[in-house]
Amino acid sequence: MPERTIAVIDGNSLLHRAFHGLPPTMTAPDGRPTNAVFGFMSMLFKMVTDLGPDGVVVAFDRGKPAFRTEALAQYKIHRPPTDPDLKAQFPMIKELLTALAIPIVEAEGWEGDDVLGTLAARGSAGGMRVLLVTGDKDALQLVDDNVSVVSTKKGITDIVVYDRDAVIERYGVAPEQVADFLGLKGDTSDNIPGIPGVGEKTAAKLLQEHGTLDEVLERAESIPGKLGENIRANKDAALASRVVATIRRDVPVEIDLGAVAWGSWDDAEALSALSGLAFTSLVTRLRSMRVAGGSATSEPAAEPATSVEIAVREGAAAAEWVAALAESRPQTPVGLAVGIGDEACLFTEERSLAAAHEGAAAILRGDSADAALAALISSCRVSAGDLKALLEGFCPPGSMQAEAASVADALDPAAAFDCGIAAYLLASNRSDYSVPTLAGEYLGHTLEAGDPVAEAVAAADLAGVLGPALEQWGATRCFETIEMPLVPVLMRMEEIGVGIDRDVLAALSAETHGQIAALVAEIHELAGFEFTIDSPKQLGEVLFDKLGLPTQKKTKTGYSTDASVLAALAPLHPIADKIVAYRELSKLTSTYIDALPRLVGEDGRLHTTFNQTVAATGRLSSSSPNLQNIPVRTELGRRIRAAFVPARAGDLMVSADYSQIELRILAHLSEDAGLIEAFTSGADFHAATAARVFDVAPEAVDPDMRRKAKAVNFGIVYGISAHGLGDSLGIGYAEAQATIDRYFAAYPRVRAYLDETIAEAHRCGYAETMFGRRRPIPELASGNYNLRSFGERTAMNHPMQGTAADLMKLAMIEVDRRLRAEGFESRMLLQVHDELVFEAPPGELERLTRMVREAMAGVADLRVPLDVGVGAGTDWTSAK
DNA sequence: GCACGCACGC
DNA sequence: GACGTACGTGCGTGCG
Repeated sequence: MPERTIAVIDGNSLLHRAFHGLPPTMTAPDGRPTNAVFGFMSMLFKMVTDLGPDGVVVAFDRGKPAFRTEALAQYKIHRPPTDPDLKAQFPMIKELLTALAIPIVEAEGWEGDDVLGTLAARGSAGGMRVLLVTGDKDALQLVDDNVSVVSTKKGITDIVVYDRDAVIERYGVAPEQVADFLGLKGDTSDNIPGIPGVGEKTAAKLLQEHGTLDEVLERAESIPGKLGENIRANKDAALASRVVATIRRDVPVEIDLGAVAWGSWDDAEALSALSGLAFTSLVTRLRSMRVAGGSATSEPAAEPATSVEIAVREGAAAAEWVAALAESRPQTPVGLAVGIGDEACLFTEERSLAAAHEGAAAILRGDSADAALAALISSCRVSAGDLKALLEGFCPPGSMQAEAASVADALDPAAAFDCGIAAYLLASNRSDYSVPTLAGEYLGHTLEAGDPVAEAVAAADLAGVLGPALEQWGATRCFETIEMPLVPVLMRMEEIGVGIDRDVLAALSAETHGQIAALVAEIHELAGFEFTIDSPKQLGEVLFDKLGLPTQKKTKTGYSTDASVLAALAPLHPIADKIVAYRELSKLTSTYIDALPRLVGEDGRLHTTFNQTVAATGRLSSSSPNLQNIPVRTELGRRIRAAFVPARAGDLMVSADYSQIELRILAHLSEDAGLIEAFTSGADFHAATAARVFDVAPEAVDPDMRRKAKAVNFGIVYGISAHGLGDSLGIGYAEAQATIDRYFAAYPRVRAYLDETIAEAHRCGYAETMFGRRRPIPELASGNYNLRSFGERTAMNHPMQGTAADLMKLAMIEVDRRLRAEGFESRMLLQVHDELVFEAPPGELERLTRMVREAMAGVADLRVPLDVGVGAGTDWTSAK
């Protein structure tokens, strides 16, 4: 028989906090203010959800005991009268508590604290655990092995639990010293004087030194200075203050704590009381708790219409995750909603949690929740706003790796519905895929911010709306064969992480900080004075005002100092090159060399987050940290990459990348014979392009021709403009336009294809990939030339970049499948748009290389082959 | 806390 | 005549 836990709430304290913590705008249908009552109930529900007490009791003040005013006449005399709006809510909360069958304890002539102290002593003596819920710090003196104080932090929903250690950590004194502590420092809000000049820190220090107030007073002679003087002069005040601050534990109250049980209310009565005050979100929360509360002791019903399980787990950090999953009889679909956030709920299609809880089986806490979660998600339909984030919330990186993997393994993409991803496929150009926003747009609901119950309900509803919308939009295939199957693949990659050699970065850091210091000195010397080089504003003043260098281009706020400007200034003044060097060093140092080691987890590895709904083209993005922009271009960049190493000594880093995948897709889509030939001839692709564009024999292509051809190829992929090409090649607009014309003359079907793509996009308002991933392009309808041109470049670019993203995602799904099916020890770690990074035991290298090549190249059958380059080495640099 | 300029990747 | 090569993430400054 587990220990019983009883929560005893200081009703006055909690109602006061709620009243002052919430805006006074909330009212019942009849106009009475309800903010304090609502806040009180929210805190109560939160506390019950988080801490799961078996019973709850609420104590209210009934005056103040004579012994305190006798000891200290001024005790609490300056308290302003209670706000009438708050006063009116006392009867309301008492009615509500009665409707919830929560006992109310009051003792005439005693304060709430004393009732708390009495019940704590009684519960503790009866072998129970007692949670004292109050904002009053005096109550910390009641903490012992069986008694904890639960206090609200900032806001009204954050709660903090003080056990003995937490009291010591926070105040520097033990619970049994708290009364002495208050006697010394006093309490202005209660008008308790204490010793003048003694605050929290001094009081704690004195008690750490002397143990008790009595000892402090006895040894007052030996305490030097003003402090000792004050103590000697105020002994009586300190003793009186302690009397007042001491909580009594012998108040005559009549209640049998053993009989108090949470959840013993009458449903109809409780719901009508909450509904009567228009607390709709609390109604939903009450229902979900009813299930949880009722399930702890009840037996599962035989052959339930619906079985429900709840998994609860305390998060590693501040967040606490709760998920609920519901399952119907086989073949009967039910809406399944999973909430993310501080708490969550469960939910069935028929909206009837009363029915659901009949079959409730268990509350699972702690470690077993992971296994339960894995079991549940493998057999349930799951809908959520962001499934990957939700499931990872249960299994943060580094914790319980086996269970985390099993959660990803258990997730059946065919039975899962991620609302964010669905909405992303319907319109990838939006920035907000949160459930409240989607609910507003697709369901016409306004959700209360941060209400996980409502969000989970909405997630289930959204699945019902977004599913058919995907169908109508032609995006079901993309959703079912690409995006959802990718979710567990990304989960595994994020969980595994990538190894970092911190020694390599530490050595680099020492080196670059020295070089930066030297460059700073040189730059200041050249400028003639010190300034903040990192500030473009100050740098601009130095370059253009002080040194009189010619301005190049403007930004919104002043003159540009970017790399192209500095390149133009380089022949005119030596400071320009120094600044370029400084920028590279400080950028790489602050963003990578010094930042990455701080992000390494307890497992010594870096765990990124792959975002599936950010890039409008369908690409993934990576953040916290972004591992898709690790430097590679410069020597220093390559040395940073060299810090990315396998987890296990002796293993290899393996990099596999698609070569020219976007242009190969263009060759396929345009069916241009010349472009196809350029890829199938086996010659250097850019050189082959140069030969065609400049109409010379392949062997006559010089490096400058190849450079130009490469720039045009690059421009084609990104939606070319003559100005952009001119800039990148350092040639004029006319020459750039002429080069583009020659390119299109060499590949006539490419021009035709791109023209058709733009025309089609103008007709439909969107562009799409080979796999039906559509991107709306509202800019095409703009009257603004620039906006419209942007839209046209987007229309050209999307099918290439988006299809490349589709192919890479399909390849990742296949590679992941084969890694597991074929018993590889090798693991896929990162994706960088056209590159996959693995770590592998040397013995598997050959087999892995063959498999990855097959999977990546074989993902689609195009008119040109998909070329995959694979390399291996001891680190990421040497793997390429 | 936010906007901006700048710079890294593909 | 302008605009400026797609898509991202993150750092430091400066303002409020």
